[in-house]
Amino acid sequence: MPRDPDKTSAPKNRADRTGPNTGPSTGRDEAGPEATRAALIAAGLHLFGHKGFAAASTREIAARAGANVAAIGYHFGSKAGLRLACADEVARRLAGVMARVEAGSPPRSPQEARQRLQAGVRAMVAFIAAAPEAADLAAFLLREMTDEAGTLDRLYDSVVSPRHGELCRLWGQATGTDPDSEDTRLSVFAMIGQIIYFRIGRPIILRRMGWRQMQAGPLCDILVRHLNAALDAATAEGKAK
Amino acid sequence: MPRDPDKTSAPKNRADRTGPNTGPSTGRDEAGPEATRAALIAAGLHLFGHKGFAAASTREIAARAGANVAAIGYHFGSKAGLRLACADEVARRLAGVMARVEAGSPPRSPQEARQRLQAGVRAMVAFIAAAPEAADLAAFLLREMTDEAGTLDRLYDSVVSPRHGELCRLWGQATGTDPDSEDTRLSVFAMIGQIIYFRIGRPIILRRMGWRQMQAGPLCDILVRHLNAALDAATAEGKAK
DNA sequence: ACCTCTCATTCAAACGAATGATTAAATCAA
DNA sequence: TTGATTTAATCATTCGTTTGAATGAGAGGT
Repeated sequence: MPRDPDKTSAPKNRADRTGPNTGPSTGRDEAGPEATRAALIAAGLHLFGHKGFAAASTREIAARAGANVAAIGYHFGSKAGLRLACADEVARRLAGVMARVEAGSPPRSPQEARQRLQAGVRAMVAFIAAAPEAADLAAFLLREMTDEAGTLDRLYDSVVSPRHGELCRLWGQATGTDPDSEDTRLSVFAMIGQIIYFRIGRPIILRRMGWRQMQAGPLCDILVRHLNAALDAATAEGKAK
Repeated sequence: MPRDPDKTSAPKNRADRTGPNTGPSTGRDEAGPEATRAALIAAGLHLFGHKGFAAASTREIAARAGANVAAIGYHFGSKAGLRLACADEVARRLAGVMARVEAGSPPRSPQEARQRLQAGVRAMVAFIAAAPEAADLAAFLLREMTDEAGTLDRLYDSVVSPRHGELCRLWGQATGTDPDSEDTRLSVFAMIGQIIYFRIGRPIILRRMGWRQMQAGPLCDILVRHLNAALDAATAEGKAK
């Protein structure tokens, strides 16, 4: 039973398990081992993302999850095992974010591909810069990106590679250039970098802009404008060749 | 004396001080207290930047610097004190990187301002993405950016604020828009983000591009093209208002 | 209904190792 | 000698992990 008094009721700790167990055999939710697992992953995502893997202690994670320290070893083997589980959770939840962009039949015209890309930028901005529920996911993902010894391999295969590949396809169709060319792949990375930086540099940007929190509106306007400008430039460059 | 056998001879530890001391009273270099300070800062920059502040232990830092653990406390008070000294070193060395962009009289035409910005992009790409000597500086700076409890305040005042302000001035002059407008400040952040991402996402990008190391040439081409396209778009947007 | 057994889960407590920091002695040029 | 600097050794603390005992719910026998 948790007795830590100082805690913002942010992600709401594990459900009170004093009441009667409604049925652990039914499946996975409510209070029970699965709830502990989920709470530990949520706490791990938050603390790993917020302070980094090394700086987040197992005791702090367990306290935030309302669980015992030994639960980490029991459910995930070790702290590193929890990290892997967090990475898988990120990949799982992130698979749906770009659904709007990748969904449906392939675009039939450059204009349609461009609209898909614009929708993708808007979705990513909303997810990465603003969405409060996704803040922990984004923070964790970006932490792991800089840590070669971490879960990078797994995240690369499950998140980076497929998303980047799809964006390159759209970019190539919108500009009439080769989706696999070096230029296209770099351009897409640059576009993504523009967006991601607003999460990484968040404290700096908020200070410099005089904001209390990220404003998705102005961000979308600027980034879509840059996207269109870059697409035009790439189209012209492609024709010049 | 360090006895750690496994160490790539990367930044070459402090100079061998077995020989006669040539003269510590002369000033600051050679072997002596200043050399220890410098070696500790260099080791701190590398390890803080590479593994993060929490994950880098004082013993590892001292070993890499060829110094005793107690030297950190003696010269900097504490591990956090060394971190601050590293931040100041970054600010000091970074002040010269953008010299080419900010040097000389203010540009007298939009075209000249644009050329300054292009030169700035090239300098930043060379520094951030490629320069091996500056790898530790860039890694440290970007680590601290994500750590609100770190040296962010100091780095904001000494690095971010002045550089970003100067870039906004140039952007405003190149596009004929207000340098202090929200649009301009966000656009400059987006441009910087494009560049910085190639350092942050370095492991991912190298893998996806099939590179062994960053290629400054293609990066410059893409980023300058994006810069020009964004400047054109901002100019048009400014006139439309 | 009652008891017992079984198994999965949670718990407080403790483990050894590593951490940041500190000490007092040793070192060395002036 | 003097004062600054470096050193090995040790400090208390915190770390990730492990342990063995509680806890509680279902199964099966009586």
